[in-house]
Amino acid sequence: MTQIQNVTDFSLKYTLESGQSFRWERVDNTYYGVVEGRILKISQEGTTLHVESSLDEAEADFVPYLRHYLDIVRDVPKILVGVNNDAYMHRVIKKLWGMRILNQELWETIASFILSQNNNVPRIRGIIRRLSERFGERLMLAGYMAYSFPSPDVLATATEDALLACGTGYRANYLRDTAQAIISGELSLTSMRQMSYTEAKQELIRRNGIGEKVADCICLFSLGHLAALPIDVWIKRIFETLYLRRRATHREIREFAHNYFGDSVGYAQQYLFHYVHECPNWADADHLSLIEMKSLL
DNA sequence: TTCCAGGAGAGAG
DNA sequence: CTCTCTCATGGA
Repeated sequence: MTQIQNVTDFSLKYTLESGQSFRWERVDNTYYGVVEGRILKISQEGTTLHVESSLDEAEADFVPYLRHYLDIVRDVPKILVGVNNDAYMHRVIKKLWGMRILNQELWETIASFILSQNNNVPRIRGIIRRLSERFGERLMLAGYMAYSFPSPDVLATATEDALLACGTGYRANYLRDTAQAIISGELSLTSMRQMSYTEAKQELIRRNGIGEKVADCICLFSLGHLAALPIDVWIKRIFETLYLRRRATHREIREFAHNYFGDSVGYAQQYLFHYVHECPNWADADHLSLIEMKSLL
C-alpha cells in the first residue's frame, strides 16, 4: 500500500470519470484500472491517495510516476484561474473542482481514440475491454481481475475477424495499420514524445484513421499538450450554444476557443465537456444568462 | 425503425 | 476550400 500525501485541489472521481480514460471502474469509493501493464487500485481520503498495484513497485519511482499520470504536479488551480472568464465557466469550474487531465500511456491512447470515432463511451469501453481480454495479459489484484492493453506487436498480427469479434467495426483496419506502422518504425512513439504540439499532431494526422479530433485527444490526454482542442459533436454543440450562438465550422470554433481561453484551452474544454454530461440543464436560460457576466474565481 | 455516439476518408462541387 | 455520403455496432 502506497500513500500520496498533500494532494490538494484534486478530485479522483472527476478525473477518472470524465471520459478521457476508458479503463477505470468504480467499486464503492475505490477505483480499479489498468495502467501500463498493471492493475492500480486507488481511493481518495481528503488530500491523501491510497494506491495499490499488482506489480511490486519501487516506491521511489512509483510515487512520482503516479503524480505525473494524475497530473498532480501541474499547477492546475492557476490554469483554471486563467480560463475562468465568465460566470458560466465559474460555475463549471466550481462544480468539477479538482478534475485533472491524465497523462496516459501513448500507444493505448492512440488505439483507444482511433476506436472512439463515431462511437459512444460505454461501447468504446466494451471494445477496449474485449480487445484486452482477447489479446492482453491476465492481471490480478486483491481478487480483481483485468487484462493489460495489447501491445502493437500483438494487434499488428491479429486477424481482421478477431478484431471485428471484439466490436471494432470498420475501425479494425485503422487500428491494425497504426500498430504495424509502430512495429515497422515508420511511426516512432519515443520521438513523438519529444515533439511540440504542432509537430506531434501533424505526425499523428498523417496516419490513416487519425483525423484532427483524434490527434487532439492523443495530444491532450497522453502528451500533455494543453493547447490541444478536440472538437467532437459535444464541444461543437457547446460552443455554438453558449458562445457563438449560431452554427459554426470547426475552424471558427477553434479560433474563438483559443482566443477566448488561451494556451490552456484543453483544460477548459475538458471541464465544459464533462459539465454538460453531468448537468442535463446545461443550456437552460438560467445557465445561458451567466455567459455575459464576468467572473473571478 | 430510426437516431445517435469524444469521426475519418473519399468524392463532388 | 466546403459539403455530403458511407463506414460497423449496439443502445435508446
